[in-house]
Amino acid sequence: MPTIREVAARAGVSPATVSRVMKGEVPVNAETRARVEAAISALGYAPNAFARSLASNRLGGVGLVISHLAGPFMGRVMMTLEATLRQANVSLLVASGGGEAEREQEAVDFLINRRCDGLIVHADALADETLSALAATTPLVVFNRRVAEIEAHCIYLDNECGGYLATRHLLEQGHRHIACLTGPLKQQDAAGRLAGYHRALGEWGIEADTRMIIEGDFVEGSGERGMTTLLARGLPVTAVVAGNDDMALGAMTLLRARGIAVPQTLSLVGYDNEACSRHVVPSLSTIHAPLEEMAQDAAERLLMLVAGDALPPAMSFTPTLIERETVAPPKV
Amino acid sequence: MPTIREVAARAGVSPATVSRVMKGEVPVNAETRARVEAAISALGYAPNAFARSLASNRLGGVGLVISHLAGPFMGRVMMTLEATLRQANVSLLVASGGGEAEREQEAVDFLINRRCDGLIVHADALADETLSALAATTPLVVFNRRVAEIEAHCIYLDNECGGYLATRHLLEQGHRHIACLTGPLKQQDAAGRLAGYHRALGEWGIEADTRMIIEGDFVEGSGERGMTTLLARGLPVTAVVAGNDDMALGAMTLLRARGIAVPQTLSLVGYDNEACSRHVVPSLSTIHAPLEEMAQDAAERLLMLVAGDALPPAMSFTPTLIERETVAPPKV
DNA sequence: GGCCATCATGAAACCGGTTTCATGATGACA
DNA sequence: TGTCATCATGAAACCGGTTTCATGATGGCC
Repeated sequence: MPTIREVAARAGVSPATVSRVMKGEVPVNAETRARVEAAISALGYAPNAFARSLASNRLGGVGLVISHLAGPFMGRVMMTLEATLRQANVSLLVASGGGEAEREQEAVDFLINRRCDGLIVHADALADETLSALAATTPLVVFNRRVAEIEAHCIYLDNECGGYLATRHLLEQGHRHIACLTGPLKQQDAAGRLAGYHRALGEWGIEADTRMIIEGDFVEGSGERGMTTLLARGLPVTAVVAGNDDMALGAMTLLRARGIAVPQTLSLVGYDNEACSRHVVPSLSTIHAPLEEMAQDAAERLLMLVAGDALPPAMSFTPTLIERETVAPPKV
Repeated sequence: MPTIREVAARAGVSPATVSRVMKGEVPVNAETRARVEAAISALGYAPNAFARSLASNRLGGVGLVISHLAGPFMGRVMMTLEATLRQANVSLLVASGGGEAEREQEAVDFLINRRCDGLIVHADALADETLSALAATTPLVVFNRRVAEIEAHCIYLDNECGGYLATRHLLEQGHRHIACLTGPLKQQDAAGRLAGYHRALGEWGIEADTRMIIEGDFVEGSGERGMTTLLARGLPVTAVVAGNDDMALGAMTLLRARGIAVPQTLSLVGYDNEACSRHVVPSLSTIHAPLEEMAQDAAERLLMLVAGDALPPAMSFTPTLIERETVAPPKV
């Protein structure tokens, strides 16, 4: 593995000049540059990443903190992040936190200790203040979450809009008794979706019935349990908005077991447009998020921050409704 | 950010001693150690990762090369890898190759240039020789693939066994005309599954009919197309072994469209036990791989290699059959 | 008491880049 | 022709650890 000094010796220049040629920003005499470049390719020189990092105090890589690596859409997000970052010759370090605040903080510390140039954080459990404090010390982008004080650092979906779209779709089909199986309401995404549900009902002049709103945890089982609770209450529900596709799937499992026909007796809308939702029978109507665009924006914003550039204004991403087979007009 | 020299000054020792206390392997006088430790915690000292890497020529991190980050089970694999590695205080760098040999090679080079201490490679497109050559220069573990020359470096599923289990299950139910929708046969996993199919048929004294074997590419659409082709051939097929769950799902979609009842008219077995397979209707019988155990073994083997230890003998992981609703005895 | 092995420790070299500062060359301008 | 700005380049300091080698202290043994 040749060093910069060997290259310099071969080209008959000093290491400093080789360094200047490598980064290409400072002007170097054309003929000197050619000699150096020849030496570089002759020796197959590649700069030592450690030495470079030590001297410049930059890693050339960013960290990704993620709550649930095995979550339904992390693959799509990571794929785009990785591709965008690698194009900029920036590497991606991954640490996971499993949705517990303490372990997420550990993950952050782990990456900070590695001297990452910046951080992309996709964490449920960390507090808003922790994140905005972090943003003050490190280039930071927050994924799938909005923290007001650092809005331009946040890449998030307009969940209120998504909840609204789902509910409005059911209203337009004629439903008037619409229940809502939410995610954990201390999480912003779940709360936003519920707010959209309320707004849609409000626009139709319908007062929300709290007995029709059941909090779950975004996991399948809670969809099943929530639906059980809902049925037990004996309300005249004709449609359900689920917190996400997993919960919708859980609900569908229960409904099938109880012999309740979807969508004939009960309509259902999910959220997230997971791969699976297209395959279940009947296929699940749901809300789609432009994850790839969001991930690309996240990577680009982080690169700007790392470069010291100012961020463009904050922007939320808009979800869209995917109509499939779980929604039909209510029976009269 | 305090340096080792500041700690040394405060503790009244030399930087060398602080360094020795930090790694804890060389004996240090108990009282000196206590003083140094006090200084470390008083200053909140954390060693600079760059300097450490430069001096010791080790990154303290390993690279993961992955063909398809968004693939159906990468989440589960990465989760376990990350957790196991982080326990050893080793960070994880990720690069993806998208299933093209050239880009996978680029990903490998990218990580090698970052001076990773080792590499976990989960790549379809790279050649066996490339991998065994790489193993000679870098601590290397190959995931989900067997390369004979570096067998102990490989973590793989016994796909032949999986194919056998799927086929035998159908045979035991009384099926005698079993088709096979395979993945791309140049890939080892697809070829292994097909070999298991052949072995099971052989044990039952049935000669395989090449018209019943259709090659696809592990993606849903190829399941649909394969099934179309199969039906068009008008063979007396009563059951199908699919290359993976995605292909099985594609086949189910087509069968539903054609009004062919699963499992009454046609039985179906998938492979991979994706989250989705439990939710489709009827739920998909499939083959389960112990991915978490495999990932943990991969991480542990890599850590051994990095530490310079010898590897334990190679071991393949055994898949299991998950019986659900897509298999029934053939109609008489 | 003298000699040698053992042990803890410090001084300094080293890893391989980047960056600052000094220098010599070149050319413009009066 | 003399002076000063400009430019390309080199020397050397620097980043912050690790590691080698030397040294001084301690103690066991004859």
